[in-house]
Amino acid sequence: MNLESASPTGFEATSGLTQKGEQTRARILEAALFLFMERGYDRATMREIARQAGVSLGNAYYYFRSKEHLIQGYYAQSHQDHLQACRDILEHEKNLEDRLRKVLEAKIVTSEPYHQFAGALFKTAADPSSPLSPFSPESQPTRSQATQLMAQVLDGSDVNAPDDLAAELPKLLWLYLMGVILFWIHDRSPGCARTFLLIEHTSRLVAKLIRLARNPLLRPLTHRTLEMLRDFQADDRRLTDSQDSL
Amino acid sequence: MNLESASPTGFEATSGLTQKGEQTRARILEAALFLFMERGYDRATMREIARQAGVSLGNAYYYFRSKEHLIQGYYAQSHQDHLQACRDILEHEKNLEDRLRKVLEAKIVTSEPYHQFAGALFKTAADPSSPLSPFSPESQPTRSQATQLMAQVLDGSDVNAPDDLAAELPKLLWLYLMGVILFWIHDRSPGCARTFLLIEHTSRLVAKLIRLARNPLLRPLTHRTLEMLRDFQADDRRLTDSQDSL
DNA sequence: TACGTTTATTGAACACGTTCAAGTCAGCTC
DNA sequence: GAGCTGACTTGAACGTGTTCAATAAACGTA
Repeated sequence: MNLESASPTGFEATSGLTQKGEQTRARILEAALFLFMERGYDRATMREIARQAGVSLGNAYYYFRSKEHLIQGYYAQSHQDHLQACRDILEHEKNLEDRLRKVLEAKIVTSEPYHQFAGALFKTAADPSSPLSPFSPESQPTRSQATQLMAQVLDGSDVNAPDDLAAELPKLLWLYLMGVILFWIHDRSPGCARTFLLIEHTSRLVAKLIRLARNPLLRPLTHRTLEMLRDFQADDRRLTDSQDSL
Repeated sequence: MNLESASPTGFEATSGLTQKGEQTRARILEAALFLFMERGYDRATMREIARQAGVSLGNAYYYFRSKEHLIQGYYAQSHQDHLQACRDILEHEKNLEDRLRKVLEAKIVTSEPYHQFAGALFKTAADPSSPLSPFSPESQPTRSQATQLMAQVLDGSDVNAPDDLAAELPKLLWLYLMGVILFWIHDRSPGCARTFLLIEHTSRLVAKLIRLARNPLLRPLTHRTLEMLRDFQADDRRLTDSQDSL
């Protein structure tokens, strides 16, 4: 029918729905959040979500391709929250260390409500064939938004990285962010204190490395690393342009 | 019975089984491998595995806690294969870059048969609460074996890292290995060529960084990083020593 | 051998995610 | 209004992983 095309991730689309349809969809999503929060992802069943939303079981599948796609709805929301929060940060902060740290901290803060079922989400997202994987084609829009954010972190800062490095850094910083999130998912410390500790330490480290990149001693290393990255991306395009689309 | 000491991960143990029990267990494992290979992890059902093994459905669950634990059986095997393969490498190779690269390559080579369902395994392993997670207490034996391996890679090499760094490096290299495996899981290129490319590039990079660690310019950076790591581990012990055992 | 205990085995039953053919409803054209 | 079309809704049915109470087999002990 409608579906696909448009909409950041391709399946949480609201386009092509009746007004009534949108309402139903929202009710289901709301019920899902409520139950996920109340008893965790695994113990919230589709039947219960449907019942709570006042619709039939099959109807939930009319709006969401699977149970996992229900999570994606919230994930997209938290992503928007993060982008919003970063606008203020990037406007007022100039120091690279602080920009980086605060952007990462904001990510954790805005993701906090989902921490308890982040494990369940990740369980699916980790599967390379899942559309929820951060590396999947379906996540490409979200991914490029995130790398653009990292580009802004660099651009408005007091550091001027060498051109060749600057071209690749946003992607690298996004990867760094993914690593932090991986840590956060496993973090069971109260208030995720350890994740914040990690951010405090590593953001400084990363910023320092970027500043050092111009240093002659490190230049060959940087150069070689960048060459490798470009290699990989060329290879990537070659592979994805061929028939093997998924 | 036999089996190397106490079974790496603690739940695929053969200990406490009758001779007949071991045979049954082996038959189930064999049938599972066959069907996983033939039609992939998802399409191989427990009923079919049981039938192929000539046992009842319930019986399979007597020997394996879940379908995923069936995979773990093979993974443990590949771990032993890797350790074996590394013995030769570490005996004949002295150059750090080569030692590191070859050990990593051996890991990929020995894991190759499991690549197609590595995604499925990882789906569970990614969940922090799963015993299959590489960070879980249950995996501790395997983990420490792997870090010991990394210590050997360093010890027998032509590089002498500063003491404070040398103390932490094995763990860091293990983490690096985990990263490579994460990449491998997502690698869909023929023969996992991209993973080998990654290893070739990054192993050189990592080795170069270790060599550079003595340099005065990087010394403060190294120092600060190590301090951070020690902080984290102290914090870790503090948290795990308390009541929160899982 | 007889008995009790542990180990091994069974298959029915359960709960869940997912599918689907069949229905209902809303808006449109004639 | 009658009829058509397509969005929406339903719940039974399917296939799956997993559990469990019951049974059988093996083993030790008197």
